[in-house]
Amino acid sequence: MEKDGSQDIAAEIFAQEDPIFRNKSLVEVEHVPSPERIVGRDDEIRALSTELRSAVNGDSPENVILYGETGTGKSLVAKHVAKAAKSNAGDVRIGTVYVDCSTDDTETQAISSIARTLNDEAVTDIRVPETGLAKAAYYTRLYAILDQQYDVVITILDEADMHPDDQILMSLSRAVETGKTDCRIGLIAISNKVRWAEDLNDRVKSSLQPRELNFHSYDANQLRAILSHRRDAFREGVLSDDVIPLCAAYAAQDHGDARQAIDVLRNAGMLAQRDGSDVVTRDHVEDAKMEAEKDRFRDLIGGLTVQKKLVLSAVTALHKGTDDDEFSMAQIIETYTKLCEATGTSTRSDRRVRDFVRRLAFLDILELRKQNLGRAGGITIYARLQPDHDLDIVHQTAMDDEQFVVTDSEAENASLDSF
DNA sequence: CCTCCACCGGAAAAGATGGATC
DNA sequence: GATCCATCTTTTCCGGTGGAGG
Repeated sequence: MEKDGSQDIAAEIFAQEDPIFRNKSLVEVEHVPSPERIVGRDDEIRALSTELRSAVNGDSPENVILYGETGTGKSLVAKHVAKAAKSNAGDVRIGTVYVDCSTDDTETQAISSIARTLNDEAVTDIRVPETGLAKAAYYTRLYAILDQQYDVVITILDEADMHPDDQILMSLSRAVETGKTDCRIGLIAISNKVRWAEDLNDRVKSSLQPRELNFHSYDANQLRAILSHRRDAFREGVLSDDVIPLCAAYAAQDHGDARQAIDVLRNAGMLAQRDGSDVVTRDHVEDAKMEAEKDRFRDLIGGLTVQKKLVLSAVTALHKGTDDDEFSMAQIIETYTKLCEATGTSTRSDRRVRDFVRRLAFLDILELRKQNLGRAGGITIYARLQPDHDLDIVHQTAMDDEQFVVTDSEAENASLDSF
């Protein structure tokens, strides 16, 4: 390879004007639109602002639970309103924190994250390490920070249902009454499970006394408006007329997920770019939607641990090696054990494998059926691959890992021997 | 109708990991 | 370097389940 030549090629490509995108960041996931571009959520913004109103006077804001499907603007509205509260606060020192509970999915991690976001080390002279402290130590430091820096803090807990227990809600909502801090704390808990708010146990509910706010899904018109606001991401004339309505329609069919609509729009643009086309067409949108679904699934399987992949491989091997279309737990475990031997991987206990199978079912990769065989076998779980997944794709993806490679013949042997 | 088998799945304990602190 | 802490993974233990077979 000639160095000069390849450098020229690279330089040439970098120097080219992007034929499709003018400002791609507008269709990136993280992009937060400016307030006037938030579409169709006026009622929600008004309602949430009302609940938080007392914050700007230095009094306790109400605690609020926001729920609704993914991509209905819950986080967006929460962030927007919190920010607005802060900038309209006058002399009151308002702090705002945003915690993504799917990342910080334990109480300690969340508290640590909150403390580190709010902390200005120059002011408080308090250090907050990421991990390693006892839970109580994080709380102590957090309260010290609150007292020194803030009158009111608005805490947004996104994906709050990801926390196994709701201790964090309890602790934070009761911090003032138990005398831990003088700082007022307003919680905004966001969940996309409607039932979550109902399931909150009574103790939590009575100390939170939350207001509930339901975010309904976007309809096709609103989605179209949302996407239209972002069409500046593309160059003039690049989007043919039916592209935005089509993206909107796809997302509306699902459950009105704005994020999904934007993703499809972006990917359609990127596909057009790859084709060397200078317009985004209907076909690009359709391909983008297909790609998005496949990628999501490939990522899902690719992200599984070695052990889970082996269990999944066992199921796909059974599908390929036999005529049956569902398999008992005993069969799966036996095949799994053989695959482990073939690949030199250590096996896990049966109980553990049962967990893996259930986990795969939870991810909608496997489908389970429970049957009681009476004295002949007691309760037995039967599993099979979700019918709408392509067996070959799953099989190949599952058997390919840096840690091990299962050859087809090994898989076949393992599945055949299990009778 | 009643029993009883063998698997399921909850709970607790044990191990492993990674970081902070003194 | 020893000790503590939180969390994740895995194992061990065991009571519950519910229909086939008596």
